[in-house]
Amino acid sequence: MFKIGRLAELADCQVVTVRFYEKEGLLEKPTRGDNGYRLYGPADLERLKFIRHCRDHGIALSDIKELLKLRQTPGENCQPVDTIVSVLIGRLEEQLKSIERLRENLVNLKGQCRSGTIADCSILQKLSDPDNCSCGEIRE
Amino acid sequence: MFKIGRLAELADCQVVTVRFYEKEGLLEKPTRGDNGYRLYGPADLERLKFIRHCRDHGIALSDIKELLKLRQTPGENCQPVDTIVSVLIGRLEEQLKSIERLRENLVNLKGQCRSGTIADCSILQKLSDPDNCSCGEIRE
DNA sequence: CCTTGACTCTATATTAACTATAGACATTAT
DNA sequence: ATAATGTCTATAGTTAATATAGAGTCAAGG
Repeated sequence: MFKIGRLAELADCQVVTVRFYEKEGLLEKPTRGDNGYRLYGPADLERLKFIRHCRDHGIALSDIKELLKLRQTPGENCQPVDTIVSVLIGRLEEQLKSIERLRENLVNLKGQCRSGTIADCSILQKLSDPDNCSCGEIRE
Repeated sequence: MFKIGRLAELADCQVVTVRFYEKEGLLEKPTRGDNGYRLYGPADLERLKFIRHCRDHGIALSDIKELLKLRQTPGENCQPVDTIVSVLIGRLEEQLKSIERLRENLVNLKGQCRSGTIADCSILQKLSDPDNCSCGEIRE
């Protein structure tokens, strides 16, 4: 049994984050000592590590909640897990596309700047005049 | 002179967003009609369009504020504009790297799933056991 | 025994960029 | 006249935490 500081340390996250996960229902309410301090065991650590590792993969807390629920039915088919991951991959690929487009637009904008005065700055001009901006198809 | 609904329509954004920008100090407080309604002119529209177009490029409101300030000193050198854009491009490239890594990790995870039971699910297993996960160098 | 520092507790506010909601008043259309 | 739409203010919610305030607890050193 260890206290919250030790748990956080072992899972490589912050104390406040542990309390936050508890409030959000991702971690179970732990037993408390006589002093009111939270007391955790190995199972809590494993669960917290799972959550943190999911977060490292960009999995949202709501999805992690789903995964935690699924873990409690070991006999069931794991298709839903696969689905969650697939959806996630799809979302990441969309983000990639959008960020790449943004980057290209900005590089474009920057390439045209002649480093003169604000009045002549082609970056500001293009930003001011969407219709004449080479960014093309961002807004529909 | 037109009302907020028309302004929003012309700038292709929502009415609430216009009021939000005003509260945040990005749009000036407009004159008001006898009924208390906000009244806007062409300059307000141009400013709003500038803001929206910057947002389309992923420029943060705080940076947009900077750009708006710079626009008011047309005689100054436009170097700061260039700097803002450069920093932005750098940030986007970092995001790209991180998202690409996440995507690869997830694709990896998914590729190993044999679609059996939850108990055997290799996705959940890897997520539960950071040390054995093929994701490698995400956490330091 | 007392104090200092480190740890824990709760509750609330902040971040970014909006979106949503509620309740009231004004305008426009039928 | 009435109904639908537009506008007003103020407040809360979104994500995943982080920061802050104020109070109680614990272990070690003087």
